[in-house]
Amino acid sequence: MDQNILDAIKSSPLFRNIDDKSLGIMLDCLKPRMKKYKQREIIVSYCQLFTGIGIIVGGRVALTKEQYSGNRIIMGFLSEGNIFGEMIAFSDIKIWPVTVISQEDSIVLYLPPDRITTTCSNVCASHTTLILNMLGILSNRALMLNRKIEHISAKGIRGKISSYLLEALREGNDNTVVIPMKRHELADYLNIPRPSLSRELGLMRNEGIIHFEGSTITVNDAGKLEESML
Amino acid sequence: MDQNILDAIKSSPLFRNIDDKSLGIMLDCLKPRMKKYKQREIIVSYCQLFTGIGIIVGGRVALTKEQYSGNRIIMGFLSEGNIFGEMIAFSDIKIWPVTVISQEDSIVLYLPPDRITTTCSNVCASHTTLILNMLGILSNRALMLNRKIEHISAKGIRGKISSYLLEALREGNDNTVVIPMKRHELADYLNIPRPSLSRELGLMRNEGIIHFEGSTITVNDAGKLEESML
DNA sequence: AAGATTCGGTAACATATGTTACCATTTTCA
DNA sequence: TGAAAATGGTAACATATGTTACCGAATCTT
Repeated sequence: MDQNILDAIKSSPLFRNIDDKSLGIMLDCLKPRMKKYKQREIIVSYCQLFTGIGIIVGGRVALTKEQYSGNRIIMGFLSEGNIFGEMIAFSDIKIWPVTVISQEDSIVLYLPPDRITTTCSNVCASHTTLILNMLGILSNRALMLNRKIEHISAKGIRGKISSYLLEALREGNDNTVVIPMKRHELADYLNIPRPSLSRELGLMRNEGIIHFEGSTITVNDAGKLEESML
Repeated sequence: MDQNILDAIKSSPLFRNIDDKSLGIMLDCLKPRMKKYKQREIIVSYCQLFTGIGIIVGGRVALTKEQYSGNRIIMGFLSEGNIFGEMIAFSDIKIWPVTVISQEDSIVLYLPPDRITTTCSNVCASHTTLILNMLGILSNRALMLNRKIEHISAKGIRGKISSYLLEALREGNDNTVVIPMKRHELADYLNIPRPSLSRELGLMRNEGIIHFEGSTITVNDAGKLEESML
């Protein structure tokens, strides 16, 4: 296996606290299947049968729900080291709840579903660590969904934008937010039409609350953002 | 410990596949703290420090986000055997992402956070089963959030109602849905104002798509519901 | 049983937001 | 390099939806 790919695997929170030797045994035991995807290629489709936990070992993918032509919901993005499909692996519904689509040329490593659920008897002692790591990942994923619900549930366009920006500010250490998506993607993420997003951003800029250039938004008055959530 | 409470604990998916004897040892090891709540009492508050995983052993509670006076988001309801706080237990953010409020007189059993994360060494062999059960619960919780996102992201009031009803229909086996909440709660769940919900339900009834009496909704034309999602 | 509160439907009205269209830049790629 | 596509801002317009208020019926409370 390629060294780059091995590095990506090691960087994944799924294999945290697992030493190189154990990892080797483990990968032998899990028999992952590797697949490459071109930009914009669909990796897995909403409502299709579960194919296994995917580990992104290269590139970047988007989690979406293509409800119908024109209404796309963006759940989030994943990059190197992140995984998807962990929810389905341990639930009884074996159907993909999202469409995963590659944003750039990407490489995905699939772990067969059955090998993960069953504690593979004796061979790999680190399986317990793997499971504990999985607990952490699942928890964080659930919290991520929770936050998304907060954003899209905020009242009014400005409320949604504010909710999003305030969280992004909390993560950074200055009053600048670099949006990791295009405008129409942010709009889809917040579940509002793109022109409405642009309009409101423009208004907020005119009111001196924010300043933006490209995907960099500077927040001048975080207090006003808080207010628009009330 | 009360027999009723013990029964409730046994019914919880958290202790599935754990025999009575192991359960006894386990409860001894986990040292749960029991607390009773009156109707409408707040059990845990949004943004407060995590206090441990809660198991509902009596009554019924609601998961909400009181964003501010007037805009309440309802995430869902939990009854006997269900648990809450499992997301926070294994993530690094130790803050409650929701407000839990008792809908009727309820009893909650708290498992101290530290005892769960650390595999309590030797004593309880069933700890692994507990962890695996937790994986299942977390996955299902994440899928639940996923579905909620689908509902509130659907376009228009009718879209949201349709999304909700269609899922409820899938769970039942006839064309009748008994909504397990009051109107204003359903409105909060779908993130729309109550009068808007009533108005749209009325329109849908006039168009012959549904029929309702109290909290029982009969779907006459599921096809129309599908259509209103397009 | 009477009073208070909750519940849920309805209507009127104002407006926030969806929709569509157009345009100027930038990026892509053949 | 030049045509095509993507990107993102703006404006005009129609309407779906939020808001408020009111009312009758059901339910709770004392």
